[in-house]
Amino acid sequence: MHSELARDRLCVAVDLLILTVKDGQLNLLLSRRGHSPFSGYWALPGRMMAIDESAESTVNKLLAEMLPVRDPYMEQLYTFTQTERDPRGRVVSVAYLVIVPWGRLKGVLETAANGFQCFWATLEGDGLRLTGDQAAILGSAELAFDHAWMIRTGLKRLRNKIDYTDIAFAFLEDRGEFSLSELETVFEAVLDEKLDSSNFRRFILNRYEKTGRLEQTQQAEKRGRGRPAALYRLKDSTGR
Amino acid sequence: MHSELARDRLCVAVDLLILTVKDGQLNLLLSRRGHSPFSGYWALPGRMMAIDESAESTVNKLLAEMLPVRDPYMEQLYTFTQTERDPRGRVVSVAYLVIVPWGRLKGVLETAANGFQCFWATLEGDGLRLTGDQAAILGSAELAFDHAWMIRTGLKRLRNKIDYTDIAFAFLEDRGEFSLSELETVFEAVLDEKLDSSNFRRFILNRYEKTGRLEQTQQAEKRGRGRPAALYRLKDSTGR
DNA sequence: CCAAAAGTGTTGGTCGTACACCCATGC
DNA sequence: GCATGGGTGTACGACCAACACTTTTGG
Repeated sequence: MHSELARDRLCVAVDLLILTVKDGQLNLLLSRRGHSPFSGYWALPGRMMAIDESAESTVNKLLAEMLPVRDPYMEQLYTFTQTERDPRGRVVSVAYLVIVPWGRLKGVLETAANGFQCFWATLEGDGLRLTGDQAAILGSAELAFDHAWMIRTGLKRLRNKIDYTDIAFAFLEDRGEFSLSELETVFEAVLDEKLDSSNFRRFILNRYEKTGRLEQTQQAEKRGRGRPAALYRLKDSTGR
Repeated sequence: MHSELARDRLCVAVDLLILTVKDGQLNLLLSRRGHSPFSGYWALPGRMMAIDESAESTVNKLLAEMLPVRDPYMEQLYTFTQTERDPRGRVVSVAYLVIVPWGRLKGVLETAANGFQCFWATLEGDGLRLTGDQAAILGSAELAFDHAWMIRTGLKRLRNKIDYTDIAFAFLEDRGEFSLSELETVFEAVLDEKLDSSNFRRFILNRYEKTGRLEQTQQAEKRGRGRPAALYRLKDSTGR
């Protein structure tokens, strides 16, 4: 992409934490770097910001090149400004959190879209697990730049915000129907702990149904085994 | 300061929301701009980031020029990247929240330290009130750049964080003793609402005393009229 | 000068809500 | 086996009341 950076100039980049929940686990999109610096390391997808762009438009441009999703949830995470964070020169990076529903991505996951060699890594404790022919467990040492720090920062933010914002709904099919169990799965994947279904149900219904933002669409659609779940839909879901 | 900006270059600046609690009210430090653009408007103190500085060191440099405080609490707030935010050229601004204890600043408030014409503005609802010979009430229209937006963003963040972090203690004299009423005053100033003293006391004592982070130093020091208050001290106060 | 009033700090109670943990029932 | 609902106990905030200790006021 950008082969050389002028050393006397300051650049601004955006880096993306693209997250989804897949098979009950939180996944993060990583790309393998094919050139210096950090060749062979894993990195968050990123891109330099052009002088006539805002960070948001840069993020949108990058997303459009990578993923077949329209308008995913995104929020600015943090800006990283350590002087030595990029050996090529002075690069300030604005990190963004992006959440995409897994349902929209099936099949597209391991394709190297437009030259990006991207793979989903499963978050496991402090590390990241890659499966398939790239199978490996990645620690901070395998990640380029300060991206391990970005990931930690993003996870903290996500785990913190999930229980006082609508951010969890961004993992579900937009505008689609969902059961409370599916929503619970998202919470459990993000928080990395099992929740009490009974309390979870009360929590959600108290929080949303009384304000009219959550409406039940149909009774009992059967998916898989067990008692069919009631389906709900959220109105005005923006993730807040 | 910086007379001209090259139009083909991207610059990064830091802007500061310096907050304190004074006489039971939340106050913000503003400077009056004496040159174009936005001459005569009010603005947050700010400074361009040099190529060999991190944002944090830029903030520290600016603070050192303005205020006689050592190591105040600070946290990165948000990065503003709209392309048209500065008519001089392309400037991305990283805003920081800075909290200083009023006790350390008495007398220094209205001095134009090192050429900065700075004044404390009291936050009142959506606006800012200046007193003294600069007396005025400032709305968004009197603020330069996108600083009104920055202030709204900072207030939201502060009000949100005050009840799940230690940020309130940053308004008190560091390492000093304080009464629970003084702490309650900080909460009330930040949240802009009266709290129930009984519940507030229980909230604080439960939260801190049981973990051993809050210790009572002396019984009953008399300050003003009314029953003398017990004094406390927080160990490891960092604001988290 | 002394007693009452007013102001501030401190402690306690009740009530309703919300969650943790556990158990029961429906499909 | 999974979805749903109900109970009990605990923690906390809203709201209220009382008491402790001080300064101020007024006779």
